[in-house]
Amino acid sequence: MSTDAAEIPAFRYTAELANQIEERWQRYWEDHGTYHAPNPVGPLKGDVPADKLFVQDMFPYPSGAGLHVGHPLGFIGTDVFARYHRMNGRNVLHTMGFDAFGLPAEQYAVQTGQHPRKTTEDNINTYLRQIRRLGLGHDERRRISTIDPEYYKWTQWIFLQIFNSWYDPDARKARPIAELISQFESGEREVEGGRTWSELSFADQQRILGEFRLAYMSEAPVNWCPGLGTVLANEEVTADGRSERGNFPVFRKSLRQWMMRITAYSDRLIDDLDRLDWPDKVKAMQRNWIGRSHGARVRFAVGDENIEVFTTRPDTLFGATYMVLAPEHELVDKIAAPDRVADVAAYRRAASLKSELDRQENKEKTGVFIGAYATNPVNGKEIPVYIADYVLMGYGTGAIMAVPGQDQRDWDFAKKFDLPIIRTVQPSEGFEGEAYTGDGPAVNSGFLDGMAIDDAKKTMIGWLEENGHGHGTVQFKLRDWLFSRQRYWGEPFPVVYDEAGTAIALPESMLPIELPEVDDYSPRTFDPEDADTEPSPPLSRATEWMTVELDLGDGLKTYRRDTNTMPNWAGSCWYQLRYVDPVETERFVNPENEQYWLGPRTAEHGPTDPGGVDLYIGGVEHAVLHLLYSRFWQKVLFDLGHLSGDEPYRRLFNQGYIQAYAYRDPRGVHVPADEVVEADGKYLYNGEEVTREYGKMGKSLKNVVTPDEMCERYGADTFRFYEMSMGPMDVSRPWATKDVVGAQRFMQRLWRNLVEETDGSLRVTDEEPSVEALRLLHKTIAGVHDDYANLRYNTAGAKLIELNNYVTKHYASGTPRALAEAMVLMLAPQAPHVAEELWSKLGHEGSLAHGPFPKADEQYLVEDTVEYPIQVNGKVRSRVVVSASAAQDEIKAAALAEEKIAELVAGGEPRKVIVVPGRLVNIVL
RNA sequence: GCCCCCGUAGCCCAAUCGGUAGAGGCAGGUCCCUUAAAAGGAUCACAGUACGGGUUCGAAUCCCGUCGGGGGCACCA
Repeated sequence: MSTDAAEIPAFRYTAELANQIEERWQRYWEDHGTYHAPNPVGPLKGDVPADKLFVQDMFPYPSGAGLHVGHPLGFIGTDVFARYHRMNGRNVLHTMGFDAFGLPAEQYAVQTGQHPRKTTEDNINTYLRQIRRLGLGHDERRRISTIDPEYYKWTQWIFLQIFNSWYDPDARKARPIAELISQFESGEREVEGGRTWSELSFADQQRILGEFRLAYMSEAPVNWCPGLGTVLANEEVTADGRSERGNFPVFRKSLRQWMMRITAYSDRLIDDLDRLDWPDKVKAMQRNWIGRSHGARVRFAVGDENIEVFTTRPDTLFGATYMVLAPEHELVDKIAAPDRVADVAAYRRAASLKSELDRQENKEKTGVFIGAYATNPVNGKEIPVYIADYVLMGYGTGAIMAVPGQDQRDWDFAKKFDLPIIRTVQPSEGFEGEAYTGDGPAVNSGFLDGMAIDDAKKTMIGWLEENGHGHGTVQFKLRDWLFSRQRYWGEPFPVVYDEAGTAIALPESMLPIELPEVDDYSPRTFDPEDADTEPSPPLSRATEWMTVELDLGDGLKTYRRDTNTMPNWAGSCWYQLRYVDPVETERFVNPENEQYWLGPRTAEHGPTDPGGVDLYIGGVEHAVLHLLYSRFWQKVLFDLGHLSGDEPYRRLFNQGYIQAYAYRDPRGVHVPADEVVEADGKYLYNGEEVTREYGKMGKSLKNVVTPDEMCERYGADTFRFYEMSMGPMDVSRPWATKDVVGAQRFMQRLWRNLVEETDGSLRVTDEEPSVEALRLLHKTIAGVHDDYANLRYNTAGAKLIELNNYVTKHYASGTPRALAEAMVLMLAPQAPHVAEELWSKLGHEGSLAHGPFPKADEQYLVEDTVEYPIQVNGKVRSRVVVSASAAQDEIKAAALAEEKIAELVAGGEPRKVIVVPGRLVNIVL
């Protein structure tokens, strides 16, 4: 094989040349602030067009492994979109920051003793180097990092806003806590126990306010994960009761922790989904997670006590033949019969030892009768009361009325314990199942008999309310958000505790509360299976930091700091707001800038537009974590008057994943994927057959391909073009390095059509393109416009290849300037460096980043003649060319007159002739 | 178990309203260029849309069923 470099023309678009061009233009963009987007006011003030666009990526966590080719898919996708709109004259905000608090840096710190800040900042620098090489058009002035004290100062500030507010259910919004205090002071709102507000001790006042605050401390059963040494939010625990991170067992443990009252927003979080341009899938997941059900609360008397239940089927009340309480239900001790106490205690103990996993896996019904009877309010019947672990304390009231006739779980339990079953809905004809959950007329139900379920529900709720046995209500699955973590690498809470243990918010002037230096970053972790352990956060060992003398208005006193930190969702809850005003020091965001970039625009988006980022791209894995928390914070800040819109993300788009093949040898060990060869449908590594599997890219799978490798071998533009050409943005697809050459060939052909490879001179002529060429050009422009605007980059790329192939074929001696310039401009969003280079070679000063993007000329989009396929009974039999302006009758006549068709029709009269203008003619015989 | 999405050439993917199944790329065949190879150019072939029914003048597209793949939820009353 010859390696004689002289054989490669000096100006061929090789990876080497591409890299030179890319390096040069990246420097040019930086030097010229090409992607700086001006703000209306403040430090980044500039001339702002009214037409703006805010495009955002889900910002990355800078892991030590760096990027693989899968990561930039979304980053390039947003960049193409941003570039397309920037070239069309819009003021485009596109940047990228880092979600940099989190577990891996802390774990790495524990292993190596290196400060997590150092690890994280090193990783950020690696990421920055990698994304710079991709030529992403970011406004680098707007980069933020959640670990920067100037950033988390405002995270803490927002925490204080939430802490200092309460939810007014009448106004359906958050209000400052001061307004609640004045209600208590004035007597407008009654203080518990009938006392006056001023009589109460400070601690009592705070305890009462804590029941209203949107951020509050609570002693409650939380998800304790000994293996991680921290507690977790419900959203971070998998369905089988394990930690999403690390896959350790999670136990319920009662601890005093910070909570966020996200449940106050349940209705709005569901209802406002209707106003968002989001994938239905994500909306469905959020609805499901919030879990709103309509039903009734019903009280059943047990002696002097009442058991209150929640049911979605009040219509089945006549069929309630027993009741079940959750084992932990507080009424159990009060109403259990003395001779049942021992059995009850034994069952409760057994239930508490069951892990979540046991409960999931073993759905065999268990329970124990507690020796009490309740009165069914609708018919006065005495029904037995059980405890059973299929009833959960955490949902509804922790108690149910059991209706075995219409609920399979109750049916199973009733069969096992030999309890009566009464059907109250007539099953449909031929029904052979057990519990019947379908619709049908009510039976055995007194005044409800004959009614359909919906009517029966309404009637029963009316009856309950009239007779004081209950009321209609709405129930949610969503729980309040557990907001404390026993970790070092997170935002400290901006509060201190006095001697009585009352939490006191620190004044804004003391922010940020910075993380102290500690010797040991690790939380104490435990045997993952040991539920009887207590969290011990790293900050509790920073004894000097923990105790602090402050004057908070009533003299110098000693306070204790909070040794927990915020979960790493905190920083990502509001970063879109900081992108808008990254260096503003007086406020977290200037309202004028917020209004401009994120405010509702009803003229453009319709009367219910909530505002928010114009396009937010990221993976679907954050559907109920980040995206729910972020919406919640936005709504609180909106209610408090800090923001103009009540949703953070107007449009959401989930990109697919780039996946990869991995190979294992017969021992099951992964072998390097790039050294595996395919032969006769088998996969061989060093001559040995290996098995192929499809999935993620990862170091341990030995199948990682990095963007750096691709930039070196092909250049960033080729890599970008290839990634965008692999398929639609939202589809997952396998990575195939061997296919990248296709993108490279296209780039080389386009380059060669414009540049003489031997001497670098321009191969562009002033020749006027043919009408045929102009038709194709303008068709391409129109199509590419449409494709870019709708994130169909793969088809945009295909259209450019098609146009370039046409040029190659018809203008071998030189490309007409009109074609060359349009091609370069249309290529620019996907391959910006080479487009800039060609644009300047074509004699243009400066950058094409701000346009012009070509416009399609209507006159070339209309054809003079149309070729109609002629179908006979739905099968194409012939074609005919007709003037584009021909009327339907003329088209029909032309079709029937066509030789082959006339033969087929053979003088007979067709039953029907369908003419679809511009499409085809179908003749039905 | 329940809900949602997806099945188009060997592979990745196109196909506005139901209207000629093919835009583009990879891999493959033939030819040109070349001492040869690479690169390049020209050109060709390949599926009838997972399967079975239905609606329609006409179905990849709409409806029903089956199979296969992916995802979400899961004792939530």
